[in-house]
Amino acid sequence: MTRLSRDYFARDTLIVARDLLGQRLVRVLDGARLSGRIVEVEAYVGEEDQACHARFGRTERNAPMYGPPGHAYVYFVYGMHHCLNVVTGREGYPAAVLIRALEPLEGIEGMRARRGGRPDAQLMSGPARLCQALDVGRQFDGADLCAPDALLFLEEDAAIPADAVAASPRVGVRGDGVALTVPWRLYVRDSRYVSR
DNA sequence: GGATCGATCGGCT
DNA sequence: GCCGATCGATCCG
Repeated sequence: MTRLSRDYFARDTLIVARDLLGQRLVRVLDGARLSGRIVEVEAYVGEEDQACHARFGRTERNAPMYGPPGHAYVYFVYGMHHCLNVVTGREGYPAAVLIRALEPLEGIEGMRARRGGRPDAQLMSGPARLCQALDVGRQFDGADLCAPDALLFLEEDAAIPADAVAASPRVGVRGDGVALTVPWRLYVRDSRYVSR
């Protein structure tokens, strides 16, 4: 299975976000593969995007978003949850795609154990849920997802046709302005594995 | 099914 | 000190 390359992530963030739908996120844990098909993402683009963590400029926390594409930006929120982003675009410009939901493919037994026996449709139907199911935490913040020995990476899988892709405003974004309404949440329309 | 609310803590405006 | 790119429990209908 072909891995997605650095050049893939170096493209425009919205193009990458749309193309990531249908591709496979793989986590190697204790030598075994856990994976899922990406069915929901959100784009966060630049310091002008009032919903982006980089809206107040570069800090130690959001530094990975300013780094080279193809790296992970994992952050901790609400005192208990982790969320996974893939850094996109050119180095020096802060942008990333938040992975919001996955359809379980490989390693489902382990996911069920880490998710407290919830229904399979809810194993990874949310940004914090998928991090819990795949055991992704701060240890991956800044990690290179394109390295040959990466324990977290992306593989090429089935592309999603245009008529199966839907868009909506981003979830959980506060404040006002265009950041609240711009349709940068992209998802597979008929998937039962999307969030909410 | 939908609405509301508490948990819990690191980073920052 | 304040608040968040969330989740899950609980309450109501």
